[in-house]
Amino acid sequence: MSEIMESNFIHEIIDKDLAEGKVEKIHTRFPPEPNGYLHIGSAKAIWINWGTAKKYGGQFNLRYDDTNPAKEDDEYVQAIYKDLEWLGAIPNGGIFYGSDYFDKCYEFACELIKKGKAYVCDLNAEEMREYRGTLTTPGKNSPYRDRSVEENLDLFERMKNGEFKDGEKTLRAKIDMASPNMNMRDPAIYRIVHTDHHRQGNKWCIYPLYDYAHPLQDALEGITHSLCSIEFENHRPLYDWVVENVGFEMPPHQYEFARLNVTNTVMSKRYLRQLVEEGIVDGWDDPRMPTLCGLRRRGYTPSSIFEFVKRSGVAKANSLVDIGLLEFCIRDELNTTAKRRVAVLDPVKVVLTNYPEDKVEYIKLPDNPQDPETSYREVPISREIYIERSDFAEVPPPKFHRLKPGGEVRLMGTYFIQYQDVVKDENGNIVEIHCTYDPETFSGNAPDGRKVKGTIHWVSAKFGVEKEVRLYDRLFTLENMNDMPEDKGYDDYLNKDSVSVCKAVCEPSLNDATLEDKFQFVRNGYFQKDSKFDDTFNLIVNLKDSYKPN
RNA sequence: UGGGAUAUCGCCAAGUCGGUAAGGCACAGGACUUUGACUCCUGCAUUCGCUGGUUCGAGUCCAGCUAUCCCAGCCA
Repeated sequence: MSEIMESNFIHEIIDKDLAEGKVEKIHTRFPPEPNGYLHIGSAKAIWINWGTAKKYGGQFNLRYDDTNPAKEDDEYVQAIYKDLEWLGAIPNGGIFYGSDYFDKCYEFACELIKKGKAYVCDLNAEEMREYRGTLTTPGKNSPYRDRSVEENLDLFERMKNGEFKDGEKTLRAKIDMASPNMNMRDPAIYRIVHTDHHRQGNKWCIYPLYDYAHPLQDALEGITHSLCSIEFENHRPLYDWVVENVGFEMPPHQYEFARLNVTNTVMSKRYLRQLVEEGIVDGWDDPRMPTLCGLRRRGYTPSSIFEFVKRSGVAKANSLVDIGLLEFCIRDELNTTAKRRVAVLDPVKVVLTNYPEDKVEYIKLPDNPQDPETSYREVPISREIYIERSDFAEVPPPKFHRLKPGGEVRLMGTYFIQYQDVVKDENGNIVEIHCTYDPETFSGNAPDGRKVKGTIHWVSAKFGVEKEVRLYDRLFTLENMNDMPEDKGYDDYLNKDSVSVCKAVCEPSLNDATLEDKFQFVRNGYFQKDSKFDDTFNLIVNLKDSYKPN
């Protein structure tokens, strides 16, 4: 977990700024709009902003970018903080709300008007679109562009006072209607919205737009490096225009990085919300969701998520990262931290025919085989046990090292067992397998020195406890979800079998599991208790059976 | 047909002043194995979107192409 890059192009920029004395302290921010839950893509933005501040011993702010009252809600504000806290990305610079700057934004807007840099425009939405021109043809000036400062000031105040209806007027920055950058063609910076704000109530009926509010928020908070995703690259000239024309001595600067895309994963909040609202998933925290709370419920740790983000890299090129990398990160971490517990997902009974009926022995199994001395638990074994159905093959494929007719395998942590015969029902299904055990092999070594090729896991039929285990597969079958046609929706790509439930037989010590515990129960599958259902466990990484014939 | 950005192995991604292609994931062999996991070896780009040019030498410089992404919300 250490060969990953600890540096990226943003750090190089900062190193340079520091070296040239442009800045002394690094100050970053994470500015989510509270209109949905944070997801793995947000984790990248968090990692870059929080991680950068941390690396340079600087400050990191959380700022709710809540300038659009129609879309935002307090539910999301709470959820976002919870996720950030869980990740450990503590905003040591403070928690702010874009809406807290509404007064400042208003004052600055008046200043811009006085400087002749902004004007009130009466064009409606359709007209404004027509005047804006197209990508290849320049726009033309609004007929209201040359109103006097006095008139603009008066109109803007009346906008604020609620004298106009939604959409009737806007305040626009006076820049250049012929700019090849559409964002510079006199962008609207204030609009009229008679909707209550989740924090400001009905105090305002005019709201600043992102392109105007965001740079101001950054500047007001003393942000030095405003790190955002690449689609805002085209907005940077406007960002700079705002901080320059409002006039800040130490203006913040914006730098962009590529968004995170992950195979078989939808990142758009709109679609995620749709999944929740249509009941396709349990909620935002469904373990199949790419949301941070979903990943958490599935069993991912904050460190594994950040590790994934780090390994994915920070660059500007579009990328689609294989979800297998995320799975690798959690497996890699849990391999050293997870306790081992045995659970048989698809049980078939094995009777040890020469094992005394009432005998019970306790097998010491280490919590972590890499560190067998530190901690262990004692697991009971008795005459009847369950093993995984897939660990027996009546007609074994080549190189099959598990239980088979004529074969001998070791029960994990204890005896060798020898195949005897099999009992089937009238349909030919295996009901139970009879084996004999070799009492001389309790320690795992045979006195005659013979070896077995396979070791299989088991649970005592008498002492095992039944638990529900949910295996979560990928929700979508399409590798690149960006290829999903906008109008078609996700239905065609939904994995109908993304969740399967099995009644697993588990070793009794699993009754003591807590929500925080992570377990590996066989080969490379990891699971943890579901925070919503006390007797349910969720599989973190799907079992990959590493036996491959041939 | 405008502007901006990006193009290095299946997926990510390093590549300083031009000096002869890091690393990770995945994959394939092999060793080990009281989890067919883990671990450990080994292999995996004569080639850097394409075409020219400069140079003793170019992924790195120049020119011209091509492809992909973003921008025409009073969303963020």
